[in-house]
Amino acid sequence: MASSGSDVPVAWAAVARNDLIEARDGAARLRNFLPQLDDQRAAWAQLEIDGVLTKLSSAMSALDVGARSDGARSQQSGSSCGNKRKQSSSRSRSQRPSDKKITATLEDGHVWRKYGQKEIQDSPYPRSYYRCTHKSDQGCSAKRQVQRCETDTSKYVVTYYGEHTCRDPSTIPLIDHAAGALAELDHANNLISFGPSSTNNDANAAAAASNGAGASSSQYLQAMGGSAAADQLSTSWCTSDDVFSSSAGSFMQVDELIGAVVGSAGVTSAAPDRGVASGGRGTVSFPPSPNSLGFVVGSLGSIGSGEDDDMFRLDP
DNA sequence: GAAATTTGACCTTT
DNA sequence: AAAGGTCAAATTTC
Repeated sequence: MASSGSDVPVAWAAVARNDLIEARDGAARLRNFLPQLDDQRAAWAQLEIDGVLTKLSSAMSALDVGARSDGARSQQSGSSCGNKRKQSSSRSRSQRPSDKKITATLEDGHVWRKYGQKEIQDSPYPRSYYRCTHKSDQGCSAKRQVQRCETDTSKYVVTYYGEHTCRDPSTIPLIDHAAGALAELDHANNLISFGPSSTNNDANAAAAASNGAGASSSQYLQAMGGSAAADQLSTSWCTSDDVFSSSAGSFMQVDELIGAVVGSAGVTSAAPDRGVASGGRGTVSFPPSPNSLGFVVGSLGSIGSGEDDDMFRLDP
């Protein structure tokens, strides 16, 4: 298992960074409409836009810091040997999520097994708990929580915990390629600033030119041949409601900001069918089982491509 | 029969 | 004590 941790979370951070940049550009475009407003509204809108830009810049900085110190992730020892309920150390309330995203599809290239569902306070939708299906045979400790997005019910909030230590032969090559290539993209994006007239797409284009891929991260992934992965990533991050700040191990809520600026910009919400759960007692299962939709091979699923537990070390 | 989901109960954390 | 996370028996589907 010991691979040298290919940093998919870092890659996702790069994608998130692109989205932030797009959000910033959107805010800048909105500013052009200010003259069409009366003075009072224009002043208010100006303040709002300035606030949005400030927050986006802050989020961008946090992402940059996090991307450089990607060791600041938490991961409990997690041997878990999973016997009795007495085991307490693996309770995930003390765990830090390794990633979180808003997505229209629950498919992420991994096969998950649902082990629980809970009604959550302050949320109209239950939360479903999944663990990697390879937990039993390979001891994979990856987990995820899925909850329907309150603001956009066609999407899901998926929070990942731990990382995959399982090795699915069909996914490994793509994971490594994607992680490596996106790491380069990440470097390229470090050139981007939040200045008033940046041409971030130029930076992306330059990066893309040197790599022979398109300007956006999703296009980049598609060029790498991972069409499913690209589709998922673009879908997942277009709305970027949350941005992971790895340095603090917490999430920065940007949804109000980006949402206000970008709105529901061009997201294809191919919401999964509320299909009948394949098992159980016929009662309604909130998120349809991803397995019932078929296993997507070769997407970016692995969070950090296995066995690199150091990625999730708790920040002291 | 194997595998997966549902769901109530149990356990830990806050 | 409340809320959240996990377990495991029951149930269903393939």
